[in-house]
Amino acid sequence: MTKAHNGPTMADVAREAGVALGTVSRVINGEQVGEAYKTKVEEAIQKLGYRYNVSGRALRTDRTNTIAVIIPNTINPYFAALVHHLNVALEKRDKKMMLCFTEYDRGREIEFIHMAQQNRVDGIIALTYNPKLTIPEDIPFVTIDRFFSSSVPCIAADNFGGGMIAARKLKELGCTSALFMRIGSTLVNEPSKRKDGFVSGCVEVGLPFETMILEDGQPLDAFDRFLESRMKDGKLPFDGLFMGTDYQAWHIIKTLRRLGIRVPEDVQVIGFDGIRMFGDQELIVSTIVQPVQEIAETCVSTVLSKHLSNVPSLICLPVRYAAGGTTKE
Amino acid sequence: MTKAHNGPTMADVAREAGVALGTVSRVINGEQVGEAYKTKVEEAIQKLGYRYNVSGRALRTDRTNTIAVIIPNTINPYFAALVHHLNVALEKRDKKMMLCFTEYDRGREIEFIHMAQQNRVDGIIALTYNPKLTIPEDIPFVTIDRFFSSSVPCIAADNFGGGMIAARKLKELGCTSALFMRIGSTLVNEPSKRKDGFVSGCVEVGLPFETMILEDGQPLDAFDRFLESRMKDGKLPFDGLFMGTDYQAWHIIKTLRRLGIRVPEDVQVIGFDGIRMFGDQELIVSTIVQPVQEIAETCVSTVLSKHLSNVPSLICLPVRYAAGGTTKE
DNA sequence: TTGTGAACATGAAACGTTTCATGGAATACG
DNA sequence: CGTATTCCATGAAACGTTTCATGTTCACAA
Repeated sequence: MTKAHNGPTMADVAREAGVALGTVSRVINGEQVGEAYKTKVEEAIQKLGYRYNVSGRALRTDRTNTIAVIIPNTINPYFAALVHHLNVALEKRDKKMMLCFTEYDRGREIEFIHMAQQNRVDGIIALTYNPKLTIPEDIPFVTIDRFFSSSVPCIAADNFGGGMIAARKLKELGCTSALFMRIGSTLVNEPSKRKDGFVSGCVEVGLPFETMILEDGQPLDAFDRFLESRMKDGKLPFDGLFMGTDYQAWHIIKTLRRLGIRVPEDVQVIGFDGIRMFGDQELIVSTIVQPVQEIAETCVSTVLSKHLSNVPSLICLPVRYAAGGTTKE
Repeated sequence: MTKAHNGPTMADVAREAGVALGTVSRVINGEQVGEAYKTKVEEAIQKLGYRYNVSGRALRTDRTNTIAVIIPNTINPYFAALVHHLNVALEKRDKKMMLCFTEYDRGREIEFIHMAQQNRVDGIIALTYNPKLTIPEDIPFVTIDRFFSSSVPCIAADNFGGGMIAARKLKELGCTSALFMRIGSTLVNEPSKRKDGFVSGCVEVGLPFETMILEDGQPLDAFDRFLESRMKDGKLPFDGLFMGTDYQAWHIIKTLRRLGIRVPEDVQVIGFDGIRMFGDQELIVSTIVQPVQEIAETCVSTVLSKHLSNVPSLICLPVRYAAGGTTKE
């Protein structure tokens, strides 16, 4: 099946305008062109209904003005916000975004990197879950929340600091015993520092604590069974709960209520991420808010920076606590 | 600045393998090739670390295996779900998705269509808010929820039917008077039929009703002022409320509670869309659930179908009611 | 008048694929 | 053994841009 190419090309425009091909190119790219030529070309473009062809340029220049963004999905509002702000930051710089959803599938993560290479993207921003991921060296690569090597810049929230803030907050609110729970790999994973920060914070303020970490991929209801096993006389042996993410916090609050525990009266809960319903309503839980916009902006400016080698290999951005009704102020 | 093209090409692979260029192409595309040649080529690819270049093909074939998806954003979970399912449906067919966020900006909607044309996408799926949008004729175009002309297929939920279901449900639950409120254009807008269906349903079951429709772009708190104006002695003159979207329902429930009205005890509320937190938790409000996955699947199969002209110009997919705690069963 | 530069248009050669008309070798058939 | 037929590899010509080395024109100074 031969595809009949149709539509006028730059050559047609040039012929119509009575100028050289290169002149048309320079008009289109806004380069220095004599006024008379410029108008002739523009008229010809109008008349013929010429439409620029991106593939031609991409082939010739080997650049696409496109950045690949690799992310699990857009179902989790935190990811949705991230994608949103990445898109804003890229658009501001006249870059296009090629979006790849991995659904947490490691094979797909690798596949998408190949695809990005085949498309000759100008850079990759990735939030992945494969600790052994091979990062291509010949293309600017930036990760979110994952540290691979000092030659691959990683942008993350200050997870450690966030953990500390949560501990201090629980103490301040009068908690006498705390629990931290989280699902997530402890490998290349910056967010795993939430625990370290929380532990430090608890030690600092003298708050007794325990922690429970599950490996990536475990179902949420593993939390439920743990909670049930800790119940005694309809009570839990802690009154402060710090969860690894807002998603997990949201889940656990429903579990607590199902078990007859009141939130925040019996147990105060803090999450992590700063998820808002519809992006503009109140927080769904009290939480450590990630600076999503700054993270996105930093990812973009880093991946586009000319000299990736001069960039820090880990950039941590400040977080803050915000009340969302699951802690009693 | 001349870009130094680097990396091996098909020609290099051909030379290395001692075969013709065309043969390499056929190996890569999985066409009929003699076994001996095939292995020679594959070895050469391995050895050279050859990487396919998508731009070359796009230029030559004038096709990109890419479908543009134009949508306001990914912040509203309904859109997020749509994008998710569109991506699944496209990936199933080995198509790529080029995602464009308009943020409800009409200029951007037009701009993105241009961009899609310049990228020679194989089709466009769009959920837009510009009633005067000019649809390109030379490229398969499918809309979600917007009817432009009989030559542009529109995929939508059965909005009319959904309205009827809502009316019947409120009646069934014992409501004696109902209100429908919605923000959204009444022009090319399929969702505006939610009102028509609701009206029909109320007439059918003998439920007194009133409606209040605001034009696109109005702020949500216009609803609040309306409600306040209808309050008398701390009570509202209706006990059933059907909202145009879950987003609007979510907002209004907070307003009602702020006004001292209990939901669902005093007023039963039903929304439209079927939004779930994190895509997998319970519904945020009682609602008419849109068949997002079917909508996405239908969009994709329609836009890719060879003969768009044989396709119906409006495809309505069935909805269903689902309880989410804001109606008292 | 001639010489010098600046400014800018020209023409052709890439870029990395796909595709198509040729043609050669092998197989099948009479 | 001769002829048809099938199967595949080959080589070259596109596809629509950008870019670069050459030309051309024009203005101005000497």
